[in-house]
Amino acid sequence: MSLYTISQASAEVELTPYTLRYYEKEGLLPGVKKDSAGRRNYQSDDIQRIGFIKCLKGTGMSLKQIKEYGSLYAQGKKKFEERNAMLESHRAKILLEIKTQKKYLKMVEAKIQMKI
Amino acid sequence: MSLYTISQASAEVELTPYTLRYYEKEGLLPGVKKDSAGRRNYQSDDIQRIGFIKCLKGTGMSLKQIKEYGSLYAQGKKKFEERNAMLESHRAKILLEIKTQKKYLKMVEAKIQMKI
DNA sequence: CCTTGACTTAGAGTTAACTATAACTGTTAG
DNA sequence: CTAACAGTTATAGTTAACTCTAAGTCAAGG
Repeated sequence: MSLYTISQASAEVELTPYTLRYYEKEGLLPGVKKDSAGRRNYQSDDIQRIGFIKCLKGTGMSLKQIKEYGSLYAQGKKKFEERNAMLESHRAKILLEIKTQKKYLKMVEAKIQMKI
Repeated sequence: MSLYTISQASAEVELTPYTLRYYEKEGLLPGVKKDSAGRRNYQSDDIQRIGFIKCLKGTGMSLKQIKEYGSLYAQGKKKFEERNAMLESHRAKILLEIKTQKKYLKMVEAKIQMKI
């Protein structure tokens, strides 16, 4: 399918319609097409974008920063450096986060082993 | 050192004094001793507890659940099973989260490699 | 003695990210 | 033709987790 109503898109990306509209209002998802009656028609491209938004958000990037990234992206290769720098630094953050999670995992496991 | 003022404890655990008082008010950190003037005196035991709170919180447990865990802990071996079940299920959640983070890491790296 | 500074409490304010409501509109099935 | 339905907007409300303010207390140094 290449066109999705808001409820279909919602099911596809596992975000509520409220959240999808909210993201759009906040400028995270510009350029979503609408039909003659003003209803959103998400295209597979939009679904991809939402997928990446979920990835960034799921790794702790704020909506504000995601919006910033999207705006750099929209400005094409002119902003390529800046945009990639953002991703690189986010990559480092994720690596650190995984490390921290592993440390915390060990702490929890130690507590489990402790017994009483 | 075995006794800490709130500002020393704050420095030690990297949480603001506001947050430390807030955690206590919310029941996450019961039994913090006070001196004759009513000022908190954190003991190394308290510092340990805060460390574990940070671990649970850092792995996505809500303060409400952390409080629940603490209350089970306070009830001793009577609640050992329940408490350990909680940690076990949290452990599973952390493992899943690490997996997700790794997936997202790959997505970000792919985007970086993409160039333009 | 008095000022300074670190603490106390109760309660108000903030922020991010939703989540819901109300009033309305266009589409579709009977 | 009309009722139900799925969408729309603008705006209000919610929640978690802080974060700050105001008013006050206590102890220690000059």
